[in-house]
Parts: sequence; structure tokens; C-alpha cells
Amino acid sequence: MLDIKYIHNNPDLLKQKLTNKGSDPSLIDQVILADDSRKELVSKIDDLRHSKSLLEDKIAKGQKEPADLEFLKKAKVSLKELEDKATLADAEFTKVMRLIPNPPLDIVPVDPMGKQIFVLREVGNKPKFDFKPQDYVNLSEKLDLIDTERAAKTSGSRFGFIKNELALMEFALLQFVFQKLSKEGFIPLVTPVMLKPKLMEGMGYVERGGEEIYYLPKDDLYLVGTAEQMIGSMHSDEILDYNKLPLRYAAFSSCFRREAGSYGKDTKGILRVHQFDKIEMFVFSKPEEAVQEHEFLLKMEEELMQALKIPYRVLNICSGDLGDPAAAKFDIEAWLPGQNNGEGEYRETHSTSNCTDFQARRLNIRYRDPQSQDLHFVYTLNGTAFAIGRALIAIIENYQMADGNIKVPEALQPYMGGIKEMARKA
RNA sequence: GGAGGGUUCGCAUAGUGGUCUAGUGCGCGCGCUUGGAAAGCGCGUAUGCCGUAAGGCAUCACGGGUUCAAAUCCUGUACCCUCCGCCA
Repeated sequence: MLDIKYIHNNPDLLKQKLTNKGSDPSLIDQVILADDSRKELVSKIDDLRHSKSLLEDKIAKGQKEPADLEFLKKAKVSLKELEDKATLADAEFTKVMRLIPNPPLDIVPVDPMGKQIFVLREVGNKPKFDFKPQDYVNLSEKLDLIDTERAAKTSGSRFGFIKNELALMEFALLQFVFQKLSKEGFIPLVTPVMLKPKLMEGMGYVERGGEEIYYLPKDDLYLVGTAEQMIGSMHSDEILDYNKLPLRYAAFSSCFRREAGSYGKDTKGILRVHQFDKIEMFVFSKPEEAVQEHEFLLKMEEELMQALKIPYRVLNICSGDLGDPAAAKFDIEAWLPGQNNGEGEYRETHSTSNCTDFQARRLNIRYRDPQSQDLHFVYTLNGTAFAIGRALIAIIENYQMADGNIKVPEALQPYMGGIKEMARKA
């Protein structure tokens, strides 16, 4: 959600920004109109209430006059009418307000269609194999590391059992990430995965993309698609301590996504599944520190990739490809040498967004400025530490050997109980 | 799932129809006092909306109702707590 005063003062700039994001610029005119009619009603109601309460004070002091009672009875009726109108006007205003996405920052490349790719850098050496590299689906099948067939039996398509050393590796990865991020000042967190509708809406993923979210009607709860939704929500309606900003969390959760509309895409394996585990970084920051926090999150992501020695590239996501809450976003794509029939390709493993005060406004998360004592909205940022499934895929493909066995990255070996290689079972 | 209790200003509490956005204590801020501090004393201490301003309006978990008037009465819902049952 944006600041309505800012909208009133900068309609043309915002229309341009919405156009850049591929959104409907007429939302700006709509919301201004809705706000004006809302204000008009509020003024009328306030005036009427004021004159009403003056008379009520008079009556309370014992000066009762029939004419006053008459007026008050009428006022009560017209007040009710006005209030009903105001409720409607308010609902309309809020509805439009919530449809307006976060305008992109200036660093975001403009491409309303969201087709273009802007590579900031490529990092790491792509592994050179003296054999034709296989993709992770083949590799993991031979080593009995992933079972999607039985997962289809138990749960349907787009699920997977993670087995044997790969199951151990999931927890090695978690351990590895938590160790590193704790040292960097992130608060380790394990979150609930069910979230109330009001808060899910607050995070800004329901207006568009609601189809993507699992919902439990019997309990009126959503299943989270990322821990980001939980961390933002846990501090809703709070005033955060200025001295504790930036407040950084590293949160583990399972994530649930319906993957509606991706039929036929990535149907094999576990690249795109309905349920996966992830450690997510989340930061509540002072506005003036948000850009540097965003870079810090990206740095964390890159350091994690580098520690695992997985080659990757960094993308500056263009305006048309930003989600509603994001004002700027960097993605990391890991190099998967086994894809594309052994030619290799980059696939997204990480994403970090600066959501400015868009989510904080909806969730009402503020801090008090120590100088002015004023309350301001915090800025929120999020970034993937590791989406476990995709990290495992990247490891499998980059660490494969000629015999089809897979080395365990050195950084993970301390957490693997002495296992240095995932090998074919006897 | 069953039975009971609760939800008021950062915290703790007072408040059963008008003088209550709301008293008191604690906490916090400013000042006096002091060589300095503590104590003491005085003053201040929620948020949102409308308005250039003066000022006005709203909010005592949330919604509906009674009344000229609701923190207070009636009613529905949510959340929390205790006990019982079930359970990893």
C-alpha cells in the first residue's frame, strides 16, 4: 500500500511507474476519486456528530428541551445513512488502494512486458566435465536420492520424497546456513506455516496471485508460500525498537505453492513442486538503510553460493517482472550443467526484494524516530538463503562425477557425519 | 470436543449509562532540588482521520442492538487463560 498523500502529490510520476510495471495506470485516478468522495463524507459525519454531542452535553447538564430531542432523533437517522455511505466509500477506496502495486525504484530496468533479462554479473567457474553431464533427475534416480513416482502415488504430481544421503544433505544445508547467518546477526527462526487471511492479505500476495496459495476452508487459514509471509505478519501492529533496526531474521519453513498455471512446465523431478523447505532471510530496516540492506542480502546469497562453489549469475529484475510488493529485486540463477541435454543452463535459486514500506503500511509496522518522536513505517526486505530442493539440484549437477556418483561439497561435509560422496548402493 | 474465567492508555490496575480518551501506580521524558546522584517535588507522556489553522471526529478485543447519550446494558464473533477429554 502506498501513502495516499504521496499519490495526491505525484499522480503523473506514479502513473508512469505503474505503466512501467505493466499495471493499470488508471488506478491512480480511481483512487484519488475514491479518496475525495470518502473525505467529503467523513467531514459531513464529523460535523453532524459534533453538533449532536453539543446537545447531548446540554441534556446531560439537565437542560432538556423537546426541540433538541427532536433534532437528535433526526440526526441519528441521517447519521446512520451517512455512515453506511462512508463504509461503502471506504471499502471502495481501500479496494483500489490495495490494487496499486509498489512502484519500482530507479535502479530497476524498465520493461513493462517483463521479457528482458539484465545480467549484473556471472560468478564462479562452470565445472568442466570430461564426460557428458547428466541432469539431476537421472543422477538422483540411479543413486536412489529422490522418489517422485511414489510421491505421485501418495500425494499426486509435483511432490517428491528426498531419500538417503540427500535427506541428510537437506539438514546439513540447514545447519550450514543457520551457522553462517547467526554469525551475521540474523535471528534463527522456525515459523508456523499456516497464516490468517487478514495477514496474508497484508503481505500483498492475495490481490494478484491468490490462485497460487493453498487455503484450508475449514479452518480459514492459508498455507504459506514462503516464510516471508510469517515473519512480516509476526510483527504486525507493532512499533519496533529503533535501536534494534535493522532487525534481521533467518527463518526455516516448509513452503506450499499450488503452481496454478504452470501446467506442463518443469513437470519432472523436484525443481517445481507443491511443497519444499526453505530458509528465508527477512529484514525490517530504517528507510534510509534499505538499499544497503538489500545489497547485504544479495551479498549473503552470493556468499552462500560461493561457499558451495556453485557458479551463478545475478539478475537485476526488470520492472514488468516485479511482484506487487517489490520495488526492486535481484535474482540469482544457479548454473545447472546437466540441463538442456548436457549443455547446461541457468535456473533461479534465489531472489531478494526491497519492498520499501509497501508491506509495513498494510501490516502497520512502525518505529519511532528518536529525534522527532514521530512514527514512521519500517522498510521490509526479503531474500532466499536457500530453497533446499533447488540447492540440492544445483549441488547434484555441479558435483557429479564420471561414475554418476556425487561429491559432497566441502562446506557441507562437517554436517554430513563423515559422508564425502553420495554413491550408488550395493 | 466439554466446563469455567478473561480481553480498559508501554506494564499493572480503577471504572455498572452522561462530568470518561478514561483515574491511580509503575515505567518513560523534561524541569526544580544536589558538588554529583538517589529520593522528593512539579509538569508532560496513545493512535488514526478531516482541516492552511483554530479546532473537530473516531478508537476501552471486534461487529450488531437498546438509548438523546454506552468502557458501562443486551447480543454475536475472535483471541487468551484454567480444568477435563484426546494427542506427538
